[in-house]
Amino acid sequence: MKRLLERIDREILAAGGKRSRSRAVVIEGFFRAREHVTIEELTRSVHESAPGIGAVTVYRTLKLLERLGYAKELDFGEGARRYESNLSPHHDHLVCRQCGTVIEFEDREIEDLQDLVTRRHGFRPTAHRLEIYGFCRKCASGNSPERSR
Amino acid sequence: MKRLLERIDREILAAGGKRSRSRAVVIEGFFRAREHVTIEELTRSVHESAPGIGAVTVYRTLKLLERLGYAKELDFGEGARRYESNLSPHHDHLVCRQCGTVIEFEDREIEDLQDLVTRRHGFRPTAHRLEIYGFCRKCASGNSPERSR
DNA sequence: CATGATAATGAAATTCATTTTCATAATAGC
DNA sequence: GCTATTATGAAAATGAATTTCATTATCATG
Repeated sequence: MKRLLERIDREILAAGGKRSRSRAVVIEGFFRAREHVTIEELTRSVHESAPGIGAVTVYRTLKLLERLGYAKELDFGEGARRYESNLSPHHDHLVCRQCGTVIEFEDREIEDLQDLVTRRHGFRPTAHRLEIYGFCRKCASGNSPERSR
Repeated sequence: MKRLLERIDREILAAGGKRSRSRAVVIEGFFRAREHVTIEELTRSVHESAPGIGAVTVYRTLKLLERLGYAKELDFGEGARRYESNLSPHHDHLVCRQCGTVIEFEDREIEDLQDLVTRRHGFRPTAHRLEIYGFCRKCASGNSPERSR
């Protein structure tokens, strides 16, 4: 974690940015937070240790992390964006409609087929988003429709 | 087209709704419009023949069509939603980052694999969204970076 | 270390798509 | 035609995200 934060710090400097306490807190908070966090959730969690930090700074910091390639914007159609760290390899998401649980999965075969389809249409692919919505085992069984998020 | 509009009309009545001139205009406009239309685009096009119709009615009518299963909401991350008619069979989208061209495709194999993955994680799938972003042939060749939308 | 240049901050204001509210108008069923 | 109910459109409200701006912090120097 420390190494990571230092590396990001160096990249920001190299890009003409400056160090800042608030931003450091947000960045560390982001990597400690649960995956698929909203700005609002992250702001609240950051406020526990540093109540002075404005939500705007959280917005800005996540945009910055995205530009640097450390974060990825997600949109599960909930109205507010979510962000996930971009340290682990590419994956897609399985979202439970009932309890909100998100499972990450990776399927080489699907990826390859996507690439094929894309090229077949003369496109040069740059990114894709695949989200599958449904009901997780617990919620599908109809008994305990929990709401975890 | 006429048959379709009548059918929708009957369904609305059956669901306790009433006929309305404005709504009929919006519905017909929607099915005549280009695929993947935004509310704003559709409102503008509807205004050409019926300037009195408010954007709110367009919003409401598309929500209604969605509930009845005749329209599908899309989100290509542009800020505003798009809607497409849900008459043709399921398909996914290939979106050009440069000119905005959208190509629809369908790949049985990808669908099947998605289903497999989903069930492997104990989920009961209900829907999915797959969008592939990239550059279309024209834009990828770097020469004519058009902006069609 | 003082200083000037520049970047970062946070609060408030703004934007923009969408939704809600509400008074009025239209429609269906009797 | 009457009456109950639904639909409409304008305006207001909402809510996430962005911009503005005056202030503060940080950096690179001399």
